[in-house]
Amino acid sequence: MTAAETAIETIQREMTVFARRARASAGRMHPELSLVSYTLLGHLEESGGCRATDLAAHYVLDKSTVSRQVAALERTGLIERRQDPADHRVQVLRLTPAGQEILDRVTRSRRAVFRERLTDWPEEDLKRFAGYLERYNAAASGPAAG
Amino acid sequence: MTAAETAIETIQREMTVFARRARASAGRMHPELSLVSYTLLGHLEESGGCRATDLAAHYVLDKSTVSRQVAALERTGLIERRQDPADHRVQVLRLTPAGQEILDRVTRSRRAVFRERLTDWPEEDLKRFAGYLERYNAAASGPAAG
DNA sequence: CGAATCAAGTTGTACGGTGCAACCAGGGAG
DNA sequence: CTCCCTGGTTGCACCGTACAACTTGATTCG
Repeated sequence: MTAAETAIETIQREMTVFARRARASAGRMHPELSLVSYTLLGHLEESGGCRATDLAAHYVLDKSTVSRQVAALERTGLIERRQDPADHRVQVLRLTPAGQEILDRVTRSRRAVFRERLTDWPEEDLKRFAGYLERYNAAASGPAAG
Repeated sequence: MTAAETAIETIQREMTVFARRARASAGRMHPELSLVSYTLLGHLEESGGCRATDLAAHYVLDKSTVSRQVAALERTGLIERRQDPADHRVQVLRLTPAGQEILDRVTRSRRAVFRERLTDWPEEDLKRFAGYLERYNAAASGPAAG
C-alpha cells in the first residue's frame, strides 16, 4: 500500500469514527436541540427564511421528514410559518426571536466545545484542516453524493 | 474574529455537515450493512473477537443497543457467539466467514468511494488531513468525550 | 375555458437505532 | 450462604427517517 493509500485508509476510518459519534454526542451536548433541528435552524438563519421544500432539497431529506421537523419546531415556537401570498401552496419558514436566541446559544456552546478541542493547534494547522474539510465535503456533495 | 477563530468556525460547520450526511449516505451506499453494523464488524476483525460489553464500552453505546445489534448480526450469520468456558456469563463474539467476506466487500466499496473523492489530492495533503483527523478524534474522545 | 399535470405539504405506516429500567443468570467476597 | 457485582436480554418509549397516498393550489395545453 502506498503512503497515499494509507492516508486515505486513515481518513476513511477517522471520518467513520467521527460520523458514528456525532449524533449521540450532539444529543448529549444540547438536549434542547437535536443536530437536525440545529442545522435546519441554521439554514433558516443563513437564508433569512425559506420553504420546507428548500430544506428537503438542501439536506437531501424526504419532504415528509422535513414537514414533521418543521411542525415540531413550530410547536416549540422556534420558527414560524407564513403563507406566501403569491403562491398559496408555499409556506415561508422563519426563525422566531426564541428560535434565534436558542440557535445563538447552541452555536456558542458548540463553538466552545470545538474551540477547546482545537485549543492547542497552531493557526497554520487550523487553516489547513478547515480547507481540507471544505474540499472534502465539496467533493462528497458532487457526483455520487453522500 | 481572528484567523484561527474563523478556521475553527469552518471546521465546526464542515464537521457538522459531514456528520449529518454520514449515516444516510452510508445506508444508501451499503444497504446490506448499516454504519453501526459495519463498525462493529470492523472492531471484531481488529480485536479478533471480544465481548458485547467491550463493544458497548468502546463505542459508548448502551448494552441493550449492542445486544440487539449483535442479535441481528448473528441472525444474519455474520458473527457467532461462543460461551466462554471460564465464565458462563460472557459470550465471545467472532466474525464468521460470511461476516468476514461481507466486511471485506463493504470495506473495499467504501475505500473506493473515499479514494475517488480524494483522487486528485496531493499525497502531502492526504497525509496531513489524515493526521488532523486522528488528532481531532483523539481530542474528542478524551475529556468531555463525544 | 377546462382537463390533465405538476408542485408543496401533510398524514399514515413502517423501520432502524437508541436509551432507560427491569430483569435473569452466573461469579466472587464476606 | 448471602449479598453484591457483572454480562446480557427484554419491554417500552422515543426520534429520525422513508415511502406512499392524499389534499390543495398553480400551471400548461388542447
